[in-house]
Amino acid sequence: MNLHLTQHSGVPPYLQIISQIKQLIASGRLNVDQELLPIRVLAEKLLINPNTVARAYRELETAGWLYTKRGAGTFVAAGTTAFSAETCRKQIRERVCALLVEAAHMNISVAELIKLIREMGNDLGKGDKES
Amino acid sequence: MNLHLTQHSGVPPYLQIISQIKQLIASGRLNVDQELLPIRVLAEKLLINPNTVARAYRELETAGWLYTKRGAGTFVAAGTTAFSAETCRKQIRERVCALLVEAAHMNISVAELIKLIREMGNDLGKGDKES
DNA sequence: ATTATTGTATTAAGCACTTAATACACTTTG
DNA sequence: CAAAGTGTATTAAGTGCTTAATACAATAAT
Repeated sequence: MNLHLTQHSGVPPYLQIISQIKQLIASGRLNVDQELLPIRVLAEKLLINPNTVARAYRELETAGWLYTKRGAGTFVAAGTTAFSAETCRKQIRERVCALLVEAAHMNISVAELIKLIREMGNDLGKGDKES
Repeated sequence: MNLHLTQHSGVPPYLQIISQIKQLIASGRLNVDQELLPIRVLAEKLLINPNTVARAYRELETAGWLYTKRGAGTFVAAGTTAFSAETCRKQIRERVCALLVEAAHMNISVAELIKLIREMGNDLGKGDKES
């Protein structure tokens, strides 16, 4: 769990935590059922208020990335989303649409985009495991 | 220019305008050098304050989608971005990374993602022209 | 049981985002 | 040159987001 907050990016800390934990999970550097740092511990490491970490954990749980056992800790959930297949498709399609629009404006072809996705998609599964 | 604001989506009007105009341009339904509706006219159509439209136009200009001739109007810019190739790659890579993470969590494979991009990428160029 | 450790809930303060009101400046048109 | 039409700039109000302070509740460890 090596999280790192960027101070002057304009991105709220709780969102930075969320996206970084998502990446850790998706890349396999955090395993299913592995326990995360307790809210207060992570908060101390990051020099922020425990509530901020709590919010990140809570939203990750709502979206199906984590589950919590009160009094025991917070853990990585099995890889299933909390949303319906239909909702997922809709969300993904919206993201892809926006991506295509931006890529087109940057003179990045669909072919290049696909190449990039292939590369990065392969890398995702290759993260080093950590305790 | 058929823009449509969704009221209760939580997305600010100026952002809705921005993304819709980007799509219109990327899909070719708005042509290079074509004049957009004047700020006040679009504002009246959408029942919002002219400043809100002005903000959308301004940000689109900053990002290289539009150009303005003061006193004359606002127009679709040629298809080049306002950012360096390096900055573009970085932005695209970040978007792709986030997309891959979400897709993985939704049990959408890289192959499916690529298929989706191919389909939607083809559709993008096929928008009907409008006056 | 008791204590320590974990997450949860409530409230409020600060701050930034978003929109609106209004006045200004530049171009085009006649 | 005058008038109408265009984008621009400044300021302020409202609202929601974000974080923090603090107290609560459930579980684990002993």
